[in-house]
Amino acid sequence: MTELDFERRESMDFIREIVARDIQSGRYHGRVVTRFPPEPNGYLHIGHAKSIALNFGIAEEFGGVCHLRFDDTNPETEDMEYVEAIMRDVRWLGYDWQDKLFFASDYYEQFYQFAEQLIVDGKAYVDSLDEEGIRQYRGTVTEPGRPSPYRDRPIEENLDLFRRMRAGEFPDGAHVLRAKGDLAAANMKMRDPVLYRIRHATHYRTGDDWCIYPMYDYAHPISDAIEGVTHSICTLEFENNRAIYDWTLDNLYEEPRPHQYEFARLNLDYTVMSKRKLLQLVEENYVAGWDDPRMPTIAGLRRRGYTPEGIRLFCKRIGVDKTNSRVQIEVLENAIRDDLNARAPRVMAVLRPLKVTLTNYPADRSEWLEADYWPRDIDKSGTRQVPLARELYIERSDFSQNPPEGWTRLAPGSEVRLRHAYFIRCDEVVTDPATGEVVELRCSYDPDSLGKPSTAERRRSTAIQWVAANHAVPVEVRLYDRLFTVANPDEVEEGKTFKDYLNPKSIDVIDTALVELSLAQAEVGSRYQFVRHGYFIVDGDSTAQKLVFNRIVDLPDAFTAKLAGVVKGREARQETEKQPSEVVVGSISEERERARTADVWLAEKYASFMATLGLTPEQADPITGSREVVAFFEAALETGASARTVANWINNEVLRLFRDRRDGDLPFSAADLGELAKLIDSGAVTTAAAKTIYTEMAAGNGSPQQIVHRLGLDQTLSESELTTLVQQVLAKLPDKVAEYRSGKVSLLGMFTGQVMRATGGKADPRQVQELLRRQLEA
RNA sequence: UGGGGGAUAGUUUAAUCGGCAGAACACCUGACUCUGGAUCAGGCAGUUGGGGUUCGAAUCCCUGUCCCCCAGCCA
Repeated sequence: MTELDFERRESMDFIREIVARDIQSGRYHGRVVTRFPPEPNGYLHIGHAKSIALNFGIAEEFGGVCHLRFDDTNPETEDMEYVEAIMRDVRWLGYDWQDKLFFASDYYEQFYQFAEQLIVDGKAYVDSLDEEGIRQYRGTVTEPGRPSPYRDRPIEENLDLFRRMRAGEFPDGAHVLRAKGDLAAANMKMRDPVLYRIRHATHYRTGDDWCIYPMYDYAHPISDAIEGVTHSICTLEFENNRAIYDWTLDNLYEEPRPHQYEFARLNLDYTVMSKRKLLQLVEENYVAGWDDPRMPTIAGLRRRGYTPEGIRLFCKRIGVDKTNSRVQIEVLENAIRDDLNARAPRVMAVLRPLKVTLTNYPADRSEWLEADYWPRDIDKSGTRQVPLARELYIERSDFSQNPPEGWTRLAPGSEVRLRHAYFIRCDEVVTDPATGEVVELRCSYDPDSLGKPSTAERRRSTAIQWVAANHAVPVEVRLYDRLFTVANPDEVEEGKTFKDYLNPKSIDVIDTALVELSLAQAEVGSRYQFVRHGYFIVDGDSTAQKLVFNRIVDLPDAFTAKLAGVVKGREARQETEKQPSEVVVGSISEERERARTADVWLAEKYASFMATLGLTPEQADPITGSREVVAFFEAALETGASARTVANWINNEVLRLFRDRRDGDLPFSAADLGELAKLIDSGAVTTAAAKTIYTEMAAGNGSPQQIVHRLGLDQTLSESELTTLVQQVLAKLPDKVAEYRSGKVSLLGMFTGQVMRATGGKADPRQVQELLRRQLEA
């Protein structure tokens, strides 16, 4: 069992809910097939990890499979190098596509045949407008497009032209194949989307076999359908494209066919996530390559020392939703720490050494001390020997000439514990006379303090790390920090680019660092915790002469953070003053206002409903937006129901039916609504029961009277029957009753709900609450 | 500006039919500690504004505001 298994998903995200529902309903006969469809034109980054975890995760959880498909429909940017890098990264993250490795380029012939079919069906045509022309004819978001002069070419001519496009008779850009969509569509994507373009380019897999290439919007849905994908999950910016997705498959496939769902892509603070920008950082040498440990690429994170398990844990913690969001970098770092905490052995390293001489330790002596690799709270064991001698090094920052309040490290005249070893006392501070810099500490050690806990007399000290001078291993340590100085580098000031916000201190190379002897033969890729510093990994740049360590992530340091007064993680936060909200009186719709201006009859109704029926403007407005609704309202009143009740029900419930109905009539008549209102007015049914009745009416299940009779809503419960129900409900929830009695009175609503449900809505909630209070306070 | 999507603690998210606003990260207190780490205990903090329906609204109705996406022969 891994750590991941312990973090149980207590609720499903909306996509998993859809998958679960489709399994339940048998839509795909229980099959679940997802896919991760990268284009091989760049390296994968942490944002892709979210998508990979989603797609492969769903497949695993629901007993399905996830395909790895390269969406390679653009010969000009794609390359085998990327294919290999992507496969390596997905595998490294711990996912397995089994034998389901696919390439859209393998479907080229099929795409082509389908395209001919669309032409023959009169659903696609060859357009000979140039790029600029197409743009012109497409219109804008507010103006409809116009048909291209080539839109009505005969089918035979389209077919001929399209075949000659394939045969290579035309130069790039001469013609395109377009879908016959809807030039007036509000969704710009549907204004005759391009399906094929001519590109005389060599494709990294198909070579020069083709000179026409399909567009994403056309190739993607067909690829999904060919592979039998059930749930095609992509990011939010493709929401508009779903219309083409559906258009394509509705024309070429039968249900059950794949369907597309969209979720919000990941944004992380202090980094960028667009392939274009990452490519720029690499090509313009702002970083050392795709796998620079500062990069948010999977390759970069791997080199940095992040673990697949840590990244997966992160993905689980951030969840999946449709809200655009920016995740704080701490969430990622914390997931990595949580993973590393249990798997990285603790060792000692001194990054900025300060020499210490133990004046009472014989110069010719040395000893080997046993040191645990793991702290008490980690359920692992193992030790190594560390050498101690007269001269050693400690961390410069573990000594202070003028210690601040609360200092538990070394200071003149005071003691500190050397981790795994003795207490030492600082007797003398040697400084460089020229600079005043501390160059050496002369200390005495307490030979009796080995393995003994600090006593009451001996003040509590930090156990600091150290290395013996004669056995210290010099290494290079690379400390990494955030790549950018601002949380959102995509948001730039006038005249600047994201590159103006690069953090000049994103890497700090320390070549004076010393590590303990046990690390002398450390292997590339092994991870350690340098006690009190952070987690580190041996980098591939290491040589036989010198090891190189990357800092994966540091350790929180509450003391230093507090001293510095830095409030970590929210230093940029401003106290945003809440604007006093404008008080808007009333809420009259402009649209209906216009309708009444245009139609005096409506305006008169509006006025008279207020004057003679006593409706408020807010009640009168929604029912006087169209003659149809007015007529419905007046017809309902003829039953003798009160205007107020009918108006409220129309406003809150019936208007939705008018809006949503597909065709023809409402499922009930105005007279039915009037009858319902009368039942409410007379107190014959409770409002709770009225809701039930209305729901039945809306479902077309008869008149109010019939429904009341059928459901027995006219029967009333005696007080003693109700009391019994109340007691039963309370008896089932003893914990909640106790909570209520100890002050959590908001539980009354929950109790009420329970009782109301038990009565099937027949009870009066006010009476229920009265009885509940009596019982609860008894 | 037309269309599409979105808004719940500082952040990411949960809340079944309208019925307990819950968690994680961050932050603050304390305990413990041979890591100022980890762990444990406690705390601060929220439904985008206004109005309505209801015994009861994050959820339903009306009306504002803000954010994102779409006018590539990229994906």
